[in-house]
Amino acid sequence: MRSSKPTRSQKKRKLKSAQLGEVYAVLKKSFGHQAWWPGDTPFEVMVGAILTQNTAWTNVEKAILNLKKAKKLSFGALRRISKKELAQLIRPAGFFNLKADRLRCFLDFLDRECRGDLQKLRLKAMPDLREKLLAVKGIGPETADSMLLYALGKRSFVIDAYTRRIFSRHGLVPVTAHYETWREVFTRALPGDLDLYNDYHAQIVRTAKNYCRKAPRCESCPLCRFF
DNA sequence: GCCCAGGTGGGTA
DNA sequence: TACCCACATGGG
Repeated sequence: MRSSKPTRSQKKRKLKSAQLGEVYAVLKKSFGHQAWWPGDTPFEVMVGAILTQNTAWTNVEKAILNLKKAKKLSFGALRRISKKELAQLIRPAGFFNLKADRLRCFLDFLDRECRGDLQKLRLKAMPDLREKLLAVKGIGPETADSMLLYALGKRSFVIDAYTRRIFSRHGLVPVTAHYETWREVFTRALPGDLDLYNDYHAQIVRTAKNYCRKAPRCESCPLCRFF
């Protein structure tokens, strides 16, 4: 059967925030524990978080590979190259001029906060650290939360386009609601630990890529039971 | 050729 | 505050 939008009857039931734990259990059972963000080091994760803004991950991989081949995927190396050279290396990730500027603002931030030592950055307390990241030009809430969760080990739930798509279709929160509204819904409902936040977002990505696509495949989706 | 992809900041009403 | 738009490449 061709992929289709949720049917009228499927739209009837609205997911409640109290069910978010149950949703996670279903996804984990379907996909297994993901424990995830593609990246070998915290620095690579943070760079990837900027490069993936509104961009397919496959394109980000090409940019990361370019940086690795050129031996520029470190704080010190990136500090030393020009904006032009950086932009060319990350070209496959799209918006390369914009992202080169954003990466350089991020490097300035690292220099100011911890001299590029992510172990030191990790020691800084929340929510102060989140506020500092959000003050960096080019780092919005999703990028900040991805960095906090996947690179710095902070319990900060990530809301992305996938999260909004899946859970707005299930009637949890309107898709147009503000980022912080979405984040509060998940944070209040999930008093879980770091690993839960990490894996939950990974499960969301898996679900959206496989089932809750632009044209949804509800028939085979593990979450169809919640409609 | 067209659509889409793990956002963000600046401009305008 | 709430939209609208620019920013760009690569895969399906």
